[in-house]
Amino acid sequence: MPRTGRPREFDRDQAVTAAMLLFWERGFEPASLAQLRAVMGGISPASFYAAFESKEALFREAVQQYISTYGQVSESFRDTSLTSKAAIEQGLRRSARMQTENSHPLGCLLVLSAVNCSPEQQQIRDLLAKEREKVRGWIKDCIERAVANGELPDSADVDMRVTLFETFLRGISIQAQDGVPYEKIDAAITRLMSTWDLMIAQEVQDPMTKAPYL
Amino acid sequence: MPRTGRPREFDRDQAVTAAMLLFWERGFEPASLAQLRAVMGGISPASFYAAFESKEALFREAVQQYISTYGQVSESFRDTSLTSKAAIEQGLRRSARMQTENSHPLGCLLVLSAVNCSPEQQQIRDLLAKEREKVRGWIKDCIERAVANGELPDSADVDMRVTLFETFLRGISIQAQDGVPYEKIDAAITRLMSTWDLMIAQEVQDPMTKAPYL
DNA sequence: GGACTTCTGGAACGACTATTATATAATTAA
DNA sequence: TTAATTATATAATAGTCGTTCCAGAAGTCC
Repeated sequence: MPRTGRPREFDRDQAVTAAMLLFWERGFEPASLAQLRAVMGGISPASFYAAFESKEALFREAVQQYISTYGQVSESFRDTSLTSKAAIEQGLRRSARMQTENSHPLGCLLVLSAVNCSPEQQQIRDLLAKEREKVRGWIKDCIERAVANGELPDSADVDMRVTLFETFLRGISIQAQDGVPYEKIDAAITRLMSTWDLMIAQEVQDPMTKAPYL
Repeated sequence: MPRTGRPREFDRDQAVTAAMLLFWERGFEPASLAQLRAVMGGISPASFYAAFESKEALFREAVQQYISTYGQVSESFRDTSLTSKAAIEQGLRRSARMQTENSHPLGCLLVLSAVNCSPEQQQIRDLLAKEREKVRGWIKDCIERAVANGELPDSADVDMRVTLFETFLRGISIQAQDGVPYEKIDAAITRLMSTWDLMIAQEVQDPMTKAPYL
């Protein structure tokens, strides 16, 4: 907060929120500076660069804004007051519901906003990949906790389970963007969670049952 | 094929293939015409527009090229010589293997190449959404066939099963792009397929077991 | 040998991209 | 009141975007 000088004429936080929604809807590169400035209150280029270092810096702020609001649904994955199974289930359901709400862009900003990116903006991709990796870590911690406290047997294949739930979670973003309603995804989650208690013997797969690739 | 006039100096099919790979790697918009022309054999703008109507028309050709080659893995979903379960399983495994191969860009072109798209190119998005919808239709047909021939009971929730497998399938694209290796996804598929034979009673979920959203 | 057709390289198009320069307005501190 | 500081509007920067124009080259047809 500057103590001296001409005061800013627009609400900085509000501007970041507006920018976050545009980044969410269009992605990093297709959200042009002119469009961003427009939704941020029609501010001038000079005002923009006085308040934000660059488009990339604004994006980083927007990502943090997303994480601290809509992205909070992922916190369920590390809610240790729940059983591991309940934490995973709640994380999936809350993610699905948030991503299919029509009060904001569909899908997850962390998954969708830099899929199509020039190699020059690899840093943007890395930034989001890092955040997705965090979520994967929480899911992994959650399942490891289940093994540690006996909720799952020692023989449980942790990595396989993490990949199973994470892959489905990522798929929700694509499905949400394609207009699949919450109810459908919710029902699929119920089915997916039924794998949790399957006999451990089934985790040791029979190679003969696997279909070959081409 | 023109019978008269100066002959084309580059291989059109080869050019489409090169363009397809660039679209696959970068997406529709980030793949610039200059870069496309470069990988297409260093052809000039005039040569490009003489052979192709526009960037969009080239993309449509590239999509068809993808479908008729790499995209053939999805044909497993409508292979009626297999049981429905085997068809779904093989479709998932082949998709996962193809999308994680390092001899070409990662993930599925139909899922990833127009995620970040300006509203002006909605037609591009629609084109790909239509192709994804086709795959969903094949999965649905496959499961309906299972019900029709007694492989699954009449009470099986077809829509739920379709969404379950489709959401996982979409997630594979994101996971592949994030560098998750085939083996991990393959193991998760084995687990996912184990839901196939679950007791039908479990499909009628108890609302009390569902976690609320926030 | 024209006439006709198609493809070629190269220059140019207007519209956009993110960013910066310049000058002025509005505030606080001394 | 003056200096220092920060935000503002406006204009301009260099670069890229997809696309088009133009003159010439390289073929086929008569």
